[in-house]
Amino acid sequence: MPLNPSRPDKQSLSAEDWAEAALEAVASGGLEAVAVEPLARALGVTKGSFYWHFASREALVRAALELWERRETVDIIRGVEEIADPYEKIVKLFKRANSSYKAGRLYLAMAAASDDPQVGEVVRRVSTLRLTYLHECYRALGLDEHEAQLWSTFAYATFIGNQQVHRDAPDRFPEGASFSEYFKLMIRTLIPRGDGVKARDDAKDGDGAVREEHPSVVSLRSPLGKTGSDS
Amino acid sequence: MPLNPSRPDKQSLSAEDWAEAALEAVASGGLEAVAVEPLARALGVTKGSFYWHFASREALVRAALELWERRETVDIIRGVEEIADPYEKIVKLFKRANSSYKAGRLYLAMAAASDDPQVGEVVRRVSTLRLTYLHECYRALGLDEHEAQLWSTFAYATFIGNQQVHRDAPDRFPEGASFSEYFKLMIRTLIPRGDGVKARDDAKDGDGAVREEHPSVVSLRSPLGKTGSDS
DNA sequence: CGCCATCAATACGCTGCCGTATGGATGTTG
DNA sequence: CAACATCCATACGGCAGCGTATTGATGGCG
Repeated sequence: MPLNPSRPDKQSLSAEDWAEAALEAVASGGLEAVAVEPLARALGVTKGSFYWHFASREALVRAALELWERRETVDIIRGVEEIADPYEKIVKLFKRANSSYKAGRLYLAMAAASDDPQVGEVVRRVSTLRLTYLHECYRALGLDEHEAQLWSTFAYATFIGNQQVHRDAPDRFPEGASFSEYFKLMIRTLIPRGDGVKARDDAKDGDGAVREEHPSVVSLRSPLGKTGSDS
Repeated sequence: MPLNPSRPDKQSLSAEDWAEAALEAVASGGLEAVAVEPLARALGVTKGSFYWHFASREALVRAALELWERRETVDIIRGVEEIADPYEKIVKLFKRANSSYKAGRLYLAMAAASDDPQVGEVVRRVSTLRLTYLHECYRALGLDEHEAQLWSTFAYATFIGNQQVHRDAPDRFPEGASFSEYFKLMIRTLIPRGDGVKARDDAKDGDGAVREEHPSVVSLRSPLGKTGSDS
């Protein structure tokens, strides 16, 4: 009786299944939660399975990090690559950052484990990539190198801080209509449109505030076979 | 020769010494680093000592949390209690938030361990307290309840995000002269002062003691000496 | 001095996780 | 069917940390 928790039949696990489970574990219990035997129990198998796919726990962590970095790297531009207007692009980035609570938790958990050199390296790369991308968006807004540096850092700090506040003081984090206002305030404040940028009014807000905890978060379909077993 | 690492002679440990060491461990290695035997080694003793002061590891964690919460609670108003001008007060708060890197790391580590219900509870209280205090500062600026809510959350998210960025992408975080500019930009942006934002010109009359006299943070001034020894 | 409290060392058993060894079950292929 | 590959179960040894029990050293105090 394999006792398969929420895994609609699949008599064989792949290495990526393990990596996926590891990411799940990180998100909900930190890096320390990536333990072979507990994970095996959660997947309804024993470690005999694990050590067939991986040489060690460290190898699993490495695989999970790789998976995570790939997804983060792709997700940075996901859904904004076709937006020409830099202003709208940044807005979209913000919108997404505030909608994926789960991805936020995962990032925070990874960042918290930066003491591990293996993890720290990837976290630095991911953070740097995000900052670089934002930087370019602000450059496209018309800011010079230096100003773009300041503003992009500012903006990034704010939305990473939002995830933190959302987690650490959920009662105090604006919800519903209040969040819409909060969101607009941030947009209005964090995207300069003075000097070289045409004025813009917040009248046309296409699809309204997206927020509201999409259950389905990111979970892209990875290029290597194995279409998601996720919902 | 007890082999006492960096503890200028003191042949006897107190419970608070252990709690202090625990906080140190959390800051540099996360909550998991609060382990009895490693801590004992670091303190140059054996666990025989520990279990005289504490009943269990959990008790140590509890003590450390208590110590931390007390300090955080005091530190919120430390150095700003005599500043009358709310604008300068917020500036000072920001300044301090960006200067104490070590305290920032400790907070992030604690927040990362919020899965532990014991920790999560304290983290929520600390975060809420900070937000509440900031909220009042913004109210004192002349903002109404709702606006103060938005701005204080915004500001808090930003400076907690700064700590995160500073840790996760140290190369990208402004330093030196660049930081001064960055800091000024944040101040200018996050503290509405008439320019660009309403509510600041509405100094209708003195006092401003409107209703809403809810239990304020300022009322706490706990009587525990022992000033922190952070750098 | 003798008594007791304080603080710490040592030794022990227990648990949880890591990694290995080995064999079993199923499927595929010649 | 035989041979092999794939995936997993079981059993084992090892280690690190938790908690307990017991003894030892030191210092104040009658």
